[in-house]
Amino acid sequence: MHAFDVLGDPVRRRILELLAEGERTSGAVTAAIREEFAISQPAVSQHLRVLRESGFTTVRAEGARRLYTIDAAPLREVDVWLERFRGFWEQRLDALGTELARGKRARRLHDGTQGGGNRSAKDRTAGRAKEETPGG
Amino acid sequence: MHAFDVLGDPVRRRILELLAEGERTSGAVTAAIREEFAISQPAVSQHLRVLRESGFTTVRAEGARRLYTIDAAPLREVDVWLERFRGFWEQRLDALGTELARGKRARRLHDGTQGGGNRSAKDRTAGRAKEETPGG
DNA sequence: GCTTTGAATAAGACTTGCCTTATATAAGGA
DNA sequence: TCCTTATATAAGGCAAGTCTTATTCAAAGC
Repeated sequence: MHAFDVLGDPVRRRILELLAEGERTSGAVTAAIREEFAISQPAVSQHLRVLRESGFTTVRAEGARRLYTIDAAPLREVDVWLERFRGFWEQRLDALGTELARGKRARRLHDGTQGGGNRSAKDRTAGRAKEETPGG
Repeated sequence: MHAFDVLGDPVRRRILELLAEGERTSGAVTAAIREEFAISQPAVSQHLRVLRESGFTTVRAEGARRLYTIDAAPLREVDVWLERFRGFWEQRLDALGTELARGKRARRLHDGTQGGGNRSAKDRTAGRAKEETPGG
């Protein structure tokens, strides 16, 4: 199962959010999930299995308990895939770094700087921009 | 359809990669995809529809042609969701920025600095670290 | 006007994923 | 030992997604 398929399920996304806060037992995860989604314990267990088998989590036993920990490797893959699109909403993050994209776009509307996507169809009539690749 | 569901399909991911390079006609996308996946024209068209209806692309007509352009908004949502996990593989990106996580992890193994995930089960016996949240 | 090209839609088969109930397995405690 | 708790697995039903072929619709070109 591909990382994106795994993340396609809202229950699994929620589980990962929980695990992002720290290691949790299967029981704790199940309890939290069941409050939000009203599904059975086996259903949660099956989601945990998917996460396990696709590498999003690792498990260790402590008595009868199973302690789930996040393993970020697949999430990182997703992040890597996303990288090629980031230029569409982020101006290149140079030395300084973290200016809000929202602010940047607003500024672009004044000075006309090309920063990536979100150009409306109309804009094309105004220039010879045929290709639209990010991070130019 | 949720953004992650849309990205769950490899054909759609490929289409987005193509569109990331610039606007493409439906025909151009179809040709490229059919070389890689061996599916029919309607199949590609249906994927384009999904991308359209879920906001990943916008279309404009030029004669009989349909020109597809990427709309990064949903990708950005995905990126935002991923943000909470980024601390697991990135040391906080301060002023300087882009040190490879690989290098950082290696260093951590020496000085014991807490930087996020990927701590092995054994490590737990060495300290009172009960919670494991990124970006601490 | 007719035919061809570009692209979308329709209908139906097939597959896959998710959930449920029932059950298994193993640890903990009386 | 027996019962309970913690968790996982099994089997089957149902829903949703993706593919295919057939068809529609609109623009282009002769």
